[in-house]
Amino acid sequence: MPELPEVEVLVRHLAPLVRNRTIRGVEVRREKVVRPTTVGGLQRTLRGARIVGVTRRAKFFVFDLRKRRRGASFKLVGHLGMTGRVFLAPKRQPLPKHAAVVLDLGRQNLVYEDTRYFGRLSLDTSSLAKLGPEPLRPEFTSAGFASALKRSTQAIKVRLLDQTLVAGIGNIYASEALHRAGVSPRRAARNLTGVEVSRLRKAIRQVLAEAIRFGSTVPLNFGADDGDGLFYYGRAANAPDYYEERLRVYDRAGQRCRRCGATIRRIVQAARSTYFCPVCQR
DNA sequence: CACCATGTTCCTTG
DNA sequence: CCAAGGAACATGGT
Repeated sequence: MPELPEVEVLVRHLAPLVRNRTIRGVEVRREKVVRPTTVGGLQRTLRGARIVGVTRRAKFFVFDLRKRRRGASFKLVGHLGMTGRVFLAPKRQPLPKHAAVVLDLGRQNLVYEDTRYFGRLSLDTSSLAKLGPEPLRPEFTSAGFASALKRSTQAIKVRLLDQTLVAGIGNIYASEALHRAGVSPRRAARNLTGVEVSRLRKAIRQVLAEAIRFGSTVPLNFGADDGDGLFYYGRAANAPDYYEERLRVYDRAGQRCRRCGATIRRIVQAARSTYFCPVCQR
């Protein structure tokens, strides 16, 4: 479920609900998910810790924790992979089939579940160090973006998925941002003009900000009872109207471009689907 | 059965 | 050493 906007909405939702709560117990049901932290290590470290806050970095969510009143603070880092979810649930509520880690917060459990187990929830913070700039912060500059693109012959769409270039863009919003910028996903990164780089940077920021706004507006269900409770495209089946018209190209192969009417195409780049309008994007 | 899926990391190749 | 491509991870939906 996650790219940057989905994680941002999750964190905004969760932060006020768990702030100042104490972790009483830790149950690890799928060891792989906490790696490289060990089950025993996680339990020893988390038990008795207080949640100071919850923040986001790229697609990661970060719990800031503190053991004692004036003790050193430390972090619990999570990533949702493709199918991860985090939610608060009453103690009596049955756990979902793929619940991987359960934190006992007293009245409620904080449940981390992930159908495919691609995600992580661990004390290892090393992945945060490798990340590039946050796209919605001032550190993401046109100059820095341009110089990073200059050296690569790779297709721009593929470059956008590199988390060291700019952090938080995934397969959906990469296609969306390129469409908004009017740039073909197949263009070699180094061939973009200065104007195109600036347009793309702006488009990235708009697409992500809009998705956060959308996710903050729409009524979301973060509980475990139905669906994925977020605002991903996959809800189309019985989704109400406001889920439509949101994505302009992603998963719309064969349908009309909402801007020019041409037929949206799907191609494969780096073994992943890319969607684009061959007329709007050159 | 076949193919597809919101992500990252590791291995191989050049 | 680096860049780029592809497989692996694991489960479910269509």
